[in-house]
Amino acid sequence: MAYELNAAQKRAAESQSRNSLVLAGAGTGKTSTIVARAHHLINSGVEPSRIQVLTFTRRSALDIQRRVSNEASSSVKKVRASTFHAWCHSLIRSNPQVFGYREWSLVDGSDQQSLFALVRGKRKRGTFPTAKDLQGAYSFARNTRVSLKEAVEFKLPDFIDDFAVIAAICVEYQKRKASGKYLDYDDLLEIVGTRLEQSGEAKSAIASQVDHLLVDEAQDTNPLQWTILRPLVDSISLFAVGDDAQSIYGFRGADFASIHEFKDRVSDAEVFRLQDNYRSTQEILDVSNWLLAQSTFNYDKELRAVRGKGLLPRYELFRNQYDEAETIVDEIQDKHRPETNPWNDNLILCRTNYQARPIEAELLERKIPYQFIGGTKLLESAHVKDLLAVLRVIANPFDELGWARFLLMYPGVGEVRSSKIVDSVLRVAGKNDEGDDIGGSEPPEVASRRYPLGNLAHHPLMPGAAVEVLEAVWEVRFDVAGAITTALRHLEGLLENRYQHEHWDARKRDFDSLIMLAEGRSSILEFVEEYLIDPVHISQVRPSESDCVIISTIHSAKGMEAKRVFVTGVQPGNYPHERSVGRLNDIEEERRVLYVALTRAQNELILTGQLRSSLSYGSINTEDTDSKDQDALSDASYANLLFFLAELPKKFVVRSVEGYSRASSPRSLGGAQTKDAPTLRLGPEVV
DNA sequence: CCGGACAGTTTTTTT
DNA sequence: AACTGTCCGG
Repeated sequence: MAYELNAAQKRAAESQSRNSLVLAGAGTGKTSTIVARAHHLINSGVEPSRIQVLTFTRRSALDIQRRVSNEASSSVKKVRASTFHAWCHSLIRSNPQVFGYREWSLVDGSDQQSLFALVRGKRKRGTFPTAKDLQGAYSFARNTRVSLKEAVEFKLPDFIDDFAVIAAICVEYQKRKASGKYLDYDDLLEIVGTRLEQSGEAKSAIASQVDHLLVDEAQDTNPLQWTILRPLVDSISLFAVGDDAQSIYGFRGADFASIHEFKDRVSDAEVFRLQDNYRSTQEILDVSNWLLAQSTFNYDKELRAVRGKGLLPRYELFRNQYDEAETIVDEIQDKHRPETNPWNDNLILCRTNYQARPIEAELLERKIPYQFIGGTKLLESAHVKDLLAVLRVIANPFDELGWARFLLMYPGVGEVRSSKIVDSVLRVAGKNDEGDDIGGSEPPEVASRRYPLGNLAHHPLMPGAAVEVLEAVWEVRFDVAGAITTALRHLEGLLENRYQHEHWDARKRDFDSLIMLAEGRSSILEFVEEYLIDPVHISQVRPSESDCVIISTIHSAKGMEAKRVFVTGVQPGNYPHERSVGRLNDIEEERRVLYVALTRAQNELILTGQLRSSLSYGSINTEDTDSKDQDALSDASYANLLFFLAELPKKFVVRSVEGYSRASSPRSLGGAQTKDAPTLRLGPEVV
């Protein structure tokens, strides 16, 4: 945004108070104010390296870093912006003696899930929480700092009778986590928080590096993150920016009301408010304001557009997701002009990752460059995980999950045989490692030197080929790209066989990307960790043009903006998501999700949805309710819970149904039957 | 015990 | 598309 700070922004950015809270609505210049604050501090003599910006998503970290770097003065570039997790990660890695963790591997969510699955055993689905549920409840307990019991009551009320078993599984999970020398994402925060509570040493270690913390999206700070911030407040000055109406991370333990407690937690904080919206036209804000006003909660927000009037938002309904995708891409393609209407004027927002698929397919087919934020990450894809399993066990011989993944690739090795081998491997590794607990004092290389290769080869069940790979990769372990190449050379046949019917060519290209990324790296652990903390998306790795259409989940889109924004899947069952129905707080969070989506748009806002969805669209809007189970829906306010826009006044949007026909490009992904009707019906019969 | 084949289900959101 | 559950032959 190229505008000067307004008076309110300037006051906040130049605050003389030790601690400040800036309450800033959507589009009121939150990020600009943070960047300006950094600028102001530097101009007042603060070392840039002593300013740390903390964000929630990597996207905003990147965004702030980018905007800071655009500043003319090179000193500003030394300001660091990272996520809470990335910051804690670097603290733990760079101060092993303070935090007490030396040898460990970071594991991502899917590894956590696999470990839970292992511990959970073969209980039937439906009779016991899934591995994912267990991980969710466990993580929720840690992030909100409530007991496991409370978390299970809240997240898995149906399984509260099984609490004793669930608790035992979580204990076992922690045990396995310790013996695998794993730290999960929550550990990163918890270790820093716990050390800060326990010892002044941690506090002074951090204070010796940082004087100013600038916290973005403070409404999403969860209790675990507060355990990090709170002890620091007396030695570090805190500048927090947030908006309660944009709190959408409740599932991760954030409480949107907590921003109101900021003054209690940080008693001397000065509060600033930013209300003028510079991003959008008034019509876009009208819909957004209406949405919030419908809530039973009082957000007390009424965004005003400094820019004034513009186009009326559109709301278009289609027969299915393919028509929806096709029409969106049609419009993007039609309006594209390299100089004046670049691809990146377009932002397509989806509620969930998988809802982006048809759009991705359509863009791919027409060879329109795009970037999918929040899509599958390279290191999360199955084939990459398979290949990296070799490197994982080289870097950390205690890595149970890595061993299992590696061994299962071999024909003839299944669950039973793999776990037999893993058991004895871990025993051998443990013997070589006696007395060297996590937090021991030896540097990581020592453990590497003891890698129990000799014993492995003698295991009767170990496939001979597996030993060969390990030995070959072991030789080149300090050249990560070389290690991956070596592993691939040995395993390509196996992988090709396994994935031959599942886009093998695309997967093969991912390996090339991976090797490219690893070029010049000398530490496997560092390489893997860097990309777990700051992952590269598959669509990013390909030599992508800088100008491209952006697809994003709404959660990943916080802080983003674009001239033209499409919000997809705007239909009952999605907003609010059907899984949240029944829990008022969750529904309210869903409202805020939609609010965040709407307020991304600068000039054009297009809402799209499908007529057919799991919840019948008509039953909500038509007066003649036909089925008996609709009794509960007769109440208008309940209908509103099922679809936020059910009662959207007509004046706010231009509506159309079934899209519009286009003379050109009669292509369809969804089958031939979808494109014959050139109907454009504007009217009151829908919505 | 392993793996292939098949059918059915199931997808919130992020670090 | 990926994961689960089940059955069966080697």
